[in-house]
Amino acid sequence: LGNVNIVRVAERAGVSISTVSRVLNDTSYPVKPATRQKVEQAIEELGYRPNHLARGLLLKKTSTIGLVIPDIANPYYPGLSRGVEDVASEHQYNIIFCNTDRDTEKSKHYINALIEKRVDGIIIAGGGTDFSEEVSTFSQFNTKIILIGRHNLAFPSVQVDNVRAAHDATSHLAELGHRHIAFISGPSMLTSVQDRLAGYRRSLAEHTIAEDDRLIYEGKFTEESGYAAVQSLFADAVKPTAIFATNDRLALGAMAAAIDLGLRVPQDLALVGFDNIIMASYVRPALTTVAIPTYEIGATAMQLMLTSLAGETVPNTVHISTRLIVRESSGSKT
Amino acid sequence: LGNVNIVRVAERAGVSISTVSRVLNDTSYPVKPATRQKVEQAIEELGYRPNHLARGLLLKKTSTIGLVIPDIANPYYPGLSRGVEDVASEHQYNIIFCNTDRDTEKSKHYINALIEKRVDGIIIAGGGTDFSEEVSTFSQFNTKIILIGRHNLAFPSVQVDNVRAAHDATSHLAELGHRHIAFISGPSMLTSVQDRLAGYRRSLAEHTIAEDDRLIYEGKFTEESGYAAVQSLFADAVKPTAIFATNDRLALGAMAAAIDLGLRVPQDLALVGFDNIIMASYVRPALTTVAIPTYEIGATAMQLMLTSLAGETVPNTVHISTRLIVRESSGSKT
DNA sequence: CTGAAAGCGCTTACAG
DNA sequence: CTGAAAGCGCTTACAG
Repeated sequence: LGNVNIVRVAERAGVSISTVSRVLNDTSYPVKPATRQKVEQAIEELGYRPNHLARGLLLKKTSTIGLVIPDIANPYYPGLSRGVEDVASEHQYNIIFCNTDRDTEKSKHYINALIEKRVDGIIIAGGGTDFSEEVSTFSQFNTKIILIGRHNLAFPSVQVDNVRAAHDATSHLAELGHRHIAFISGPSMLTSVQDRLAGYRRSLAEHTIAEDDRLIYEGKFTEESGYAAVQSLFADAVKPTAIFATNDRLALGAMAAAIDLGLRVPQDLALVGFDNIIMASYVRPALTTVAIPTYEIGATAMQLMLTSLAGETVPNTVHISTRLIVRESSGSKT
Repeated sequence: LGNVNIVRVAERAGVSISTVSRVLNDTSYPVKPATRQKVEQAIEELGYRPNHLARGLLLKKTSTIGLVIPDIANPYYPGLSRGVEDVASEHQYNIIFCNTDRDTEKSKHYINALIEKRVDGIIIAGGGTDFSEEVSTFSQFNTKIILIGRHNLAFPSVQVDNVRAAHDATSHLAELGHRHIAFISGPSMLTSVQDRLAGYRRSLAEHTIAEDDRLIYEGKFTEESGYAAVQSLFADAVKPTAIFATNDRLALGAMAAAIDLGLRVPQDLALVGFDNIIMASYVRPALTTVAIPTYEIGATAMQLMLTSLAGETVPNTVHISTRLIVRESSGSKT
């Protein structure tokens, strides 16, 4: 009733709603300058803002993208989310973010909500959930999908070369002379963990170091698990002289445990982490780690999304390379 | 054309769209069980999903909330965002998140997009931007606003009692015998910084410690600034024996600088931070700090939003209390 | 250069 | 218990 809509603007400007729409969308469609000015003035005076819902209903485009992640509070995701959001924002897209905790129920619930809100696309990060049932829904609604990390779905993805990254990290320790290199990780159901374990093994093989299951510890991706891992490893007969941790939180927890056990890092225990969270450079000794460019991953995923939305061909997989950042905790002479 | 909409479902089930709508919205409106079942079957077979845009256009409700923050990559915001999103999700709301970098241009751009998308409400966190021009827009579009932190706007807000938190942190140091307590902070244009400075001063006064401007250092909320602060303070004639840092990143940067200068923490320099980011408990010495319950702040803000959306009275200000977490860096005997 | 009309996909009084 | 109709606020052929 009292709502300001395109009809009100048209009335005030003394033109039709078609003309208002043309001024609004600022296309190349010809509008007489005087008319345009009348319309602009009416818009200004009424404080009119076009209703994007009505527009979206007609055009079948919401300029909104869903971002499905395990947990924004996990240090890996703020940077990634920021990368997605920055690129989206540059192109007039907004991001709805969803925290699944890798829970299948929650994930399906979010996907459903995003479909009903008719997002133009969904970026899915972090494995652990099976979306194969939703694939037909995505195609039915023409929802573009971009994946981050390894999934068992046939959509374009942005991936880190985890095998190579873990290989390089392990080799760094082997080349410093270590023969008892432990591997501590989050849940082995995650493909990233599987890949890092493969890289670790390949490196051991290359350095003719025998594998030892007692040096492999699986927990969660938390400081607590890293702490527990060191306690467990050093309670065993075969003690490691070095640890490759599959994320920095594990490595930092491990470092805390080592110090509490009276072990010197890196002299008694060398440590390499993974992720290069900001704290890695501020702990003492500073943590040697694998840098994952999370912002770049997010930004790249959103770039692929834009490509897909433009109807262009999207590369199947884009690999983002990691970098080993050597600091004090690995005991390198550098 | 080929799109599955409510008309297709009605055709297939042999009923009117009114009936389909009633089944869909599952109200208390009576529908004969047999009819309901036919409709549900048609929905299932067609893979129908209601179009939330059309619904929103009619009901003037999008079940979407905007969250405007400075930067999700800043450690303060992931927890807060998660709190907002969890409560939102429980009530079938989704969150669009926007990173402003405290930039006025960007902020206005986001607010505009959110208004055009007709979000039901906007939660604005982090000061530094003036939204007074937008106030009339918010009321025109009936957009509910909830603020986090101190702003100069007349909307309900969730706030941390920064004065008291800083007072308690400073007093902790004073009571350990320190008389040269430095205050290092982010930009003093921020109300949170102003409040923490006020709390620091009040505590000094209570302990009859004279203020000394040379012990006050203003920088950014970064590790780099904390590092630089210690270098600067110790290059001066009046050296502090303790530092109260207005966030943990500053404190951790300060700790790194202290170690690099050969100072022992806490024996030569006691440190108290603010925020209790997860790393505070894993550095050695572990950092004494003020815990801000960021998740609770976000969750509370979203609760207030729900109250506001329900048309109920919203309290003007909800204070969230902080807690001093005493660890090793302050040198407490505890 | 401008306008009348159809239609995007829903919900909800109103009538039966 | 069910249906026909109006309307939410836009865009875009189509006609002039």
